[in-house]
Amino acid sequence: MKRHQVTIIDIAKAVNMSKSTVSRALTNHKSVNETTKQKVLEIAEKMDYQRNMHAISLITHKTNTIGIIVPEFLSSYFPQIIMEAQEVATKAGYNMVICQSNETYETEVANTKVMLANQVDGLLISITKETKNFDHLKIFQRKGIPIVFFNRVCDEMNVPKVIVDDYDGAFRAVEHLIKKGRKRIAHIAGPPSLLISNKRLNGYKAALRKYNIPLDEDLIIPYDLNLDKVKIYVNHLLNLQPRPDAIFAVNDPTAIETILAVKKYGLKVPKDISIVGFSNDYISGLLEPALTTVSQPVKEIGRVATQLLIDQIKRDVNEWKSMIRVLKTELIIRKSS
Amino acid sequence: MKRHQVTIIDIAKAVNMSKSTVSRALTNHKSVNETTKQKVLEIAEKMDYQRNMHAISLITHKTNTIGIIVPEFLSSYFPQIIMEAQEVATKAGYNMVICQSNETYETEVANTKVMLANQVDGLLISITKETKNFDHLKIFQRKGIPIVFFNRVCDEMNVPKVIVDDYDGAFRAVEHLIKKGRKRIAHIAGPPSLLISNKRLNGYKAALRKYNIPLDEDLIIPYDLNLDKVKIYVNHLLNLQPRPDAIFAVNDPTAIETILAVKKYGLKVPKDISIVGFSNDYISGLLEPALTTVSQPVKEIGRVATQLLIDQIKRDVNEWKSMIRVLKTELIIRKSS
DNA sequence: TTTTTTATTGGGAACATTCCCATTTTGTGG
DNA sequence: CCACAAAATGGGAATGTTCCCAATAAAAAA
Repeated sequence: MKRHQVTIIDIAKAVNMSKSTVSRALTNHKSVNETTKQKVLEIAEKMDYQRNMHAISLITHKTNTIGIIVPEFLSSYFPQIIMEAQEVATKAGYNMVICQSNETYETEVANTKVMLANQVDGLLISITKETKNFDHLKIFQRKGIPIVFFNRVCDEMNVPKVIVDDYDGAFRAVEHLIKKGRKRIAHIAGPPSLLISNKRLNGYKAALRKYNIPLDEDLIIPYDLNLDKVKIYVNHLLNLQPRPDAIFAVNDPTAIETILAVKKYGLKVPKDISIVGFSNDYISGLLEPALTTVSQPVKEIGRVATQLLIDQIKRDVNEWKSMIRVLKTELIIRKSS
Repeated sequence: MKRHQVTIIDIAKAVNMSKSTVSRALTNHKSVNETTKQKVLEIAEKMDYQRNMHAISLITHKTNTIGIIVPEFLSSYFPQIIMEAQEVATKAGYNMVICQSNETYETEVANTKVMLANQVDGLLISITKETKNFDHLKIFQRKGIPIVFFNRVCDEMNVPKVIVDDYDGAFRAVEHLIKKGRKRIAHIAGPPSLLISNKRLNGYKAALRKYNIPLDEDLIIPYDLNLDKVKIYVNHLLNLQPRPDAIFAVNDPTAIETILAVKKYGLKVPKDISIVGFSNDYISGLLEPALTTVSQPVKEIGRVATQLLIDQIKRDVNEWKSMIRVLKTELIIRKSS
């Protein structure tokens, strides 16, 4: 079976011109006659011509592709960011390769290999909870491929980062609980390896301090974001004497599991215990009781991160900028508090 | 700035051999000495060598990449399928390019262009609710690039398809409602352009027929899956005399919106009205009341579809098989019915 | 008309790799 | 020790495009 792809040479023959001219017409180069350009375009269309990106990339060293690596797909958080990123990228003429690291370091490393092999022009990444070594990402810098971090960033790399004010968000969430009269507020925290965990934890502590509520380390439970374990921690918290009257969870999936565990334990939300989450996942407003949470501007995160990346791609390596964009969060008060 | 990528020629110089030998070592071709192979591999590693997929693809006409196009990311349905597909693909040595058509025909066409430009070896697709013309997909067949449909399939194309037994699932869902004593069962249906809508509708009708419940066309409302409209339809249904005592929704997001609308209307689920969905989204079990729904084997769909696609890729064009794999659904009975 | 300038077009190298064919090296049996 | 096979290596075309430089055609200036 003949698998000969339609090439610019075929078109050249058809319009009786050189491949150079055809190439120019197709890329609408300035120094090509308008009529010949039209003719070429028309024939190309008719012949069902598809430009071969591999040949182009081989020469230009550009792929017009940007990669994005996220830890997971299940909560609505990353998909929403991806959707927005894709929109911005497409408008700017970039394709997008999406990978999912499954929250494991090894998969993330494998993903970066895929990105390198695909010669992406730039990389958007939110790291896994396990990632402590960043050599696999530093390779990109060495190769002149820009990186932009979002949400879960790497402290030791000097590249653009887009985050939300986790400290402030957590502070206001906890402050809200305090103002509702809660006195013993527990915190189910994220793994210490993630900056967002620490910042949210610090926001929690700061709010307690401001309102002169003594910090009780027993009420802080850091965990590895494995949702199966939430129930155990919640039961543990509920068995404490005196019992906590509120739980601030590091993110919405955790908060949702918390609500379920509290219900199963036989207590009422929010009467016996208030619960607050973080991120405002799609699901959170639909729950019963609807979850009070700190909303992140997901669309803006996706948009800003992608825009920053494209800026970097267009810049020369020695003009790369490093900056941290901190976006505002918003406290969404619902029934659970 | 020097941007010279490390090539096999650089390696060849370093180990004092020809590029042919290096190429063979790198692809572990049989006729290369074991010691030279080790040496080449070692040096390649040391020089931070990355094979240039574009050059390879240019020659081999293979990219080891498969594309997947889905209508949306927001419900957990497609992400879960993608996760599984990615796992199978990765194990078989394929990368994956993910695109999202946003439920619009135009975006879907644009997506297929991206896939063609990227020269994917094969395509997995679930079409949008708008797609009625399939020329953009037939191009793939003409070019010898295999396609596999899943979930939302195209009737007029003769390629492998992976679906669930929508008819049977709907039948059993409605049968369940009838056995619970419901007599006036409404159906919020999907757009007639989608086969799944029709099959679920037919399952609904068949169940009514079997139990001698007269079909009332007023109780069937097809809609375009735009969730914002659900509330209007639900209110309309609830105002009917006599009021329906159950609603079977075409999918889970619709069912969830339905529950919210019913609550807002002031009725109790399931006391006043039972509600059943379709697909068993991640969120559905967490709702209050938890949603009764028809569970789809999402992992199996992803796995089977990807496997079928890889089989096709490995086959010669004239040996392409066309088949329909129909997977079983499972009725998950929860509180909402 | 001739020269100069400008607008178009053509030719061929370059990109990084594979793959076929040719050549060299090594091994084996007579 | 030679002939021959087998194993290992090298050389160069081919892949589909861009881009530089040269060549041609057309237009403007002399």
